[in-house]
Amino acid sequence: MKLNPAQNEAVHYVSGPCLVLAGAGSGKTRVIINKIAHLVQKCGYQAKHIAAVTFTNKAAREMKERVAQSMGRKEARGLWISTFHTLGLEIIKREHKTLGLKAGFSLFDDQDTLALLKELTQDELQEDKDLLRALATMISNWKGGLVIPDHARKIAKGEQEQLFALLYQRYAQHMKAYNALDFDDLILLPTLLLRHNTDVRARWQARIRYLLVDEYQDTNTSQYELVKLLVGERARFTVVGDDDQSIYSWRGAKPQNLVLLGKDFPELKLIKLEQNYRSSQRILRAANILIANNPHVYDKSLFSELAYGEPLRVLFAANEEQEAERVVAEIIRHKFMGKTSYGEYAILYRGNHQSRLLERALMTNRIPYKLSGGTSFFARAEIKDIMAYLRLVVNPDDDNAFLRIVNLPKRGIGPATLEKLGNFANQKHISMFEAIFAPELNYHLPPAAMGSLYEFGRFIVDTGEIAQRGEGVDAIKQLIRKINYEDYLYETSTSAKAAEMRMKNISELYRWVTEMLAGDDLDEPMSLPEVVNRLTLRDMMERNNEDESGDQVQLMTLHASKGLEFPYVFMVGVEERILPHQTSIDEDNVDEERRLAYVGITRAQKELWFMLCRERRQFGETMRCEPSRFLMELPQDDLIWENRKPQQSEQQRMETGKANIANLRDMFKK
DNA sequence: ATCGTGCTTTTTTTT
DNA sequence: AAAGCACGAT
Repeated sequence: MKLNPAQNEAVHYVSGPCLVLAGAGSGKTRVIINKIAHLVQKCGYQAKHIAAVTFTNKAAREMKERVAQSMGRKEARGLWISTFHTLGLEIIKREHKTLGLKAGFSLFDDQDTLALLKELTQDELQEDKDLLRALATMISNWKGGLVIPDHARKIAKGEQEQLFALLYQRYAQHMKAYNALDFDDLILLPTLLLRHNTDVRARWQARIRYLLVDEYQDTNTSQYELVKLLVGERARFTVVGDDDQSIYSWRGAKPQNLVLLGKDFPELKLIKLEQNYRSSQRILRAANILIANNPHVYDKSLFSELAYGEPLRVLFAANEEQEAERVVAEIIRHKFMGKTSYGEYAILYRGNHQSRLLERALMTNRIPYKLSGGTSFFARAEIKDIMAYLRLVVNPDDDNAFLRIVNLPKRGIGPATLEKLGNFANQKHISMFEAIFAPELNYHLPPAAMGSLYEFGRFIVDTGEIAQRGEGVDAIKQLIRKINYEDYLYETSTSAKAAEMRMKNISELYRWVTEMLAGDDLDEPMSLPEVVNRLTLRDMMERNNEDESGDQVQLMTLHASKGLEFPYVFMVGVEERILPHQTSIDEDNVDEERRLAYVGITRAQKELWFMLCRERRQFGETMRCEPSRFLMELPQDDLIWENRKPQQSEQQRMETGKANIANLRDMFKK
């Protein structure tokens, strides 16, 4: 397909800083991909001098694949296409010495972070969950705003912020001692390093000579700073963004960065992509009219030349269960009528918890579905166990990992031993693992405890040596075998079936590790430490699962749907308190929710349904639901509201609903 | 190995 | 108020 004039201009403008305002469905990914190819094939850039950053692993993966397809695997080799966080990790890895980090540092995910904060603040916060979360958010905001602990202590206002700043400092010290980093550090550290160290800055500016940033409206302060430092005076970059799709301000994203860009780079070239190639005119009109209620940084008017299309439908259900069944019934009906396939449907919702009822409805009707996102896999105990082992092997200073698995499975290292070991380590300012090998330790512990500890220590060291020899696969295989993890699972699980499930998860993890160690046509082989960190970044969820049949209904949050498109879209729970979420109503931040609705609507290519309930159970109480205000803001002549009168009894509605599904399934089978 | 009882948690979005 | 969970009884 040919590029339109605006796209063409965006691709070919390479002589200076370039901002592409890309409306939903305007082909911005195509522009990025074509531009990368153009830079390599026509402008003499080497692949290794071009970097493209996105925000999600999914997007990075997709971009990598499409670039490789369009310009050939060989030429695409060496391109830096990753998320911001992965790029940051890469920089830190190569500069770890300058940063004062030992190789093989650990990466903490937010669960680890929260657990550590809990430990560190027992006296001050008494394990108050809300406060703890508030603290974690505060620290994250500080880091995202390039505020280091010293600075935080100066600017903190009020008693609580003062306390938080103090705890931030304590947290930073402990992370340092553990040789550990959190997600925010992956941006913060490279930014500070590049800002203060001219040599390093020059080196990276030479390495990355052209930078492309996708979803630029999602950058926070430190990410934007990193961009500026990387592009330097030369300012060879393209950023692509859309302020109407800014839905991450809650985690510090600053859509104002779009404006700042114009101030920081007065010669900035502004290009608008306004033709939408995705949605029917009706869907696009609805989206435009909805988003017109929001303030805008840059004006743009999206248009489509596709068919006018079907009206948007608003369907009611009595409660959330029937809502789920209703969606399923509609999908079955629609698929039968239109000879479509399951893979063309997506169900989008506001919160992850909403997926449960939908999953159940899909499952009972034997409809294949795929649930995207959801952190569940890495939250599983068995995964965290093995990850802790790997982390300790890679970084023996990781006390968190150490404590999790030192006595798992049981090897006779109890709380008393650990307390003494901990005290000793503290006193010597060394990690607990290191303490095991300290000669004076035997004055503090009985020989039996010493023996178990030493044996454990040896085992970890040995495994590390195997891994270092480059036999990472052997290392992990032996590890799982030697700790008798399978036996442990069978002993501790409530049923054999549960143990089997867990072991299956371990196999999945093992598969990922081995694949990442080996590399493939898109990714270079990685070392074990690298693999462990990448896994923590969830940087593999989107690897092609071979058991992925493809023809499945897609389930995901509205947030996760950004950047994707589907022929037929159901948005569920389009109600006050859910789609403008209650907290954003309270905080008077409905604009962002409107953008979220906008993102949802603009995912649809052909048809779109809004689902809502008349009542919904919440915290045990049954609440009446109001249709979302966003529905009222849409052009009503493009909307068909299902008659909400039919006053059948609850029972009747259920029966007919189920009968309908059964009938449709029969029809479909023939 | 399966079932039942009682206790806890749940509703924002993610790297 | 229900669903999920851990744990104990069978």
